[in-house]
Amino acid sequence: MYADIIIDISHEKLDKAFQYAVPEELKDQVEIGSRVVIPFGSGNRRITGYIVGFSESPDWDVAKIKPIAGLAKDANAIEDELVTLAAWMKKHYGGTMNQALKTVLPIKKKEAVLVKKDVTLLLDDKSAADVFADFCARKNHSKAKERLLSALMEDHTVSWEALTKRLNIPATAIRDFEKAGYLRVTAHRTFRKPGEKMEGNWVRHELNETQRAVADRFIKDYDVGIRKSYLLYGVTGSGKTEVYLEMIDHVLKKGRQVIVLIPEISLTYQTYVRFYRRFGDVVSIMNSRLSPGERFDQFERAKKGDISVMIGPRSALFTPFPDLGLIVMDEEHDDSYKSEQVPRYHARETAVERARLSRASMVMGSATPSMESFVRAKKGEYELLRLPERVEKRPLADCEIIDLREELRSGNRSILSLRLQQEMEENFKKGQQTMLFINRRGLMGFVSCRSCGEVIKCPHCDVSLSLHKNHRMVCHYCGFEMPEPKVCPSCGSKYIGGFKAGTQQIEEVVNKRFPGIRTLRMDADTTKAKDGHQTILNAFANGEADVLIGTQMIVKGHDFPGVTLMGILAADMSLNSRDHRGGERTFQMLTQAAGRAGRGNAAGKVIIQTYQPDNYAVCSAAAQDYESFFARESRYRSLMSYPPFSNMLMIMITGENLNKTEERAAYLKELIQKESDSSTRILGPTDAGIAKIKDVYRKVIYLRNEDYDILIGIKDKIEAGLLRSTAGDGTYVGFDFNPMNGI
DNA sequence: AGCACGCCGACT
DNA sequence: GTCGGCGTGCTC
Repeated sequence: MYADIIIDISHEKLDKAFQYAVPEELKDQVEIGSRVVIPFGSGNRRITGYIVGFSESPDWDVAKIKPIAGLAKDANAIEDELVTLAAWMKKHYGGTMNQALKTVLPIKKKEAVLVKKDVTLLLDDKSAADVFADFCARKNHSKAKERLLSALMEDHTVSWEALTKRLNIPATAIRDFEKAGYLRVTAHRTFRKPGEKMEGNWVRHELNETQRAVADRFIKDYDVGIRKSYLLYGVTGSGKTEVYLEMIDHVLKKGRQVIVLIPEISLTYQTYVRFYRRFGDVVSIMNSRLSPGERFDQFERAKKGDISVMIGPRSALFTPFPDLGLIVMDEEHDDSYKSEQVPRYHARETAVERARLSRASMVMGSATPSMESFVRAKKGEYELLRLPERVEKRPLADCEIIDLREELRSGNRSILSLRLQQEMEENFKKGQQTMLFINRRGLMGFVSCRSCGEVIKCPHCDVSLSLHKNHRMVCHYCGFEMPEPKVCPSCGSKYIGGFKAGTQQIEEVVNKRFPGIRTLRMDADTTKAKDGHQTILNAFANGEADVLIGTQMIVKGHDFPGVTLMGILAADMSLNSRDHRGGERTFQMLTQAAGRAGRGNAAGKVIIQTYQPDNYAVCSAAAQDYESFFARESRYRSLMSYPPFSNMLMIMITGENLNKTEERAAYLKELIQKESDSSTRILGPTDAGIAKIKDVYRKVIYLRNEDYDILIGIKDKIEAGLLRSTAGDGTYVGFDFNPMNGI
């Protein structure tokens, strides 16, 4: 038996698996993820590595393969735990163990200088010149040392990196000079702290009765050693963060550490401020803007115990805290918790696993829990905790649904309904702020009738068809195709087509309709600049504008007490996305948007404009009734056996050669049919939502089965089969379990 | 990263 | 020849 082993010193050249023989006596003791000692290089120096896979036959010159020396005994508990987590991720989400390890363990990139070394000249100018002259005069030319010396004469202190990398001076030359007393090498650790010190103190918010009860419930469990997962379902504005703070405080007092996960787009900074004011220096943040080096430093500080609370997006989940006590996942329904890169892991499931491995608890919170989590809570896998009321018993905003079909019939073709215009007018008069939210998700692709609201759907799949460039409508679930209709098949109106409206157009309309009103626009264009987000949000919070117009980004978690009117311009856009999650997305988005209004003392008003006023996702959101939405959506999902009532595995086959890609897909389907029984439903192969990207063709096969493990089994078999048959036909196969966008 | 190997000029 | 020092390439 042979094992593929990766070495824990990550240097580009070593960043691959090496094959070693497994000695007979170790066979029963090693598994994927084991830390082993191996002889490496010509000197057979002992280094440690991780086993990432096994094979029966060698892929390498047998004569060169060395045996594993033994198990690494100085087991590093945190690292082992993370490697175990990586193995779990590889099993559950596919990809290679190498890819899994890379997402879990921070890699020292070359910029990641944990220890910065400087080289300082100890000689004065004169003696340095003497030594230099001496070297030049010497017959055995020491070019490297000459270079070193002249560099140091110019600048008395030069960084180690500049010398070894730029001037190509071998470390031995520097060491020689150090011994001779010509120079000194100083090492200093530089831990950059991304979050600077914060002004202001924490103001204790006394928890109200329900908040207290929820926090106490957790604390009581924690004290008697119960570790499990909780789903905190609290309406918008119910003060979930205060509850988290209370729970975290308790865990910190027990001497354990906490990871706080937040969605990618939401502002790390605002969350950080709140946490810093309460817990001080032990709080640190992690975000995508940090360089690999800074990220590495963050993790080192966590390991050393300098920090105990790490806030960040899904990657913060892998913070190597030695004694993790709690993972908090805010806005657990958010799509950004699903990774788009291999391994395509979901941070929620992965966090539950990490919590299990670390003997920690997990708290996930949302005003609109995901179907997955709520189903689990109902089954008792997660304990459901509720915050049914807003703090200070503020009422939820009053929601009104406007039927856009009626508007068109009565001759108003503006993107702003008459009712909304009226409310805006009144709101401006009162000097209060308005937000206009355009839901751009799913904007592209589907075709709807502006007269009756009919959306062109697949006759077999209950998902809307996507408009392709060749004017054909295609179903991405079953491959059904039809030409793009010229008139509405339902009412015969010619007002049919893709919906087009951007934030710029809306701003123009508002400026024209309400001259003198100050508008601010927040979208991909206006936030491109550094801190663009924060600048716009601050300006709006300071009352520098009356209207904020924007996409998804304006509704996530921001607190503007001055906003009393929220206009949702096209509520049903996301209903018609190509997959089964359209209703859920719409409900979440509308509820979150509605939750933005009336957070201050004045009551809020929400206008929801839609072509589908009867749709249950729209109605439930307007009524702010999660439970009724959940009931309807559950029925639909279980009827269609969509997740969470079944599991899906998307297999994507990509390749530059269309024929080869199609052949590969057909071959895979055959293989799957052979390997699976009737419990697995197979759809495809069909074009992916985007059939070609950068000249690479994309085909997909969908599998559905209630049993996740059966899908894993199929994935494993395909992976095993792949290894035997690929031999470079230029195609690549990837897996995505319960994909987020079904394309 | 660390180590060996091969190359090169200088000295005995 | 052989020795010290530099640059390169490989590590299962």
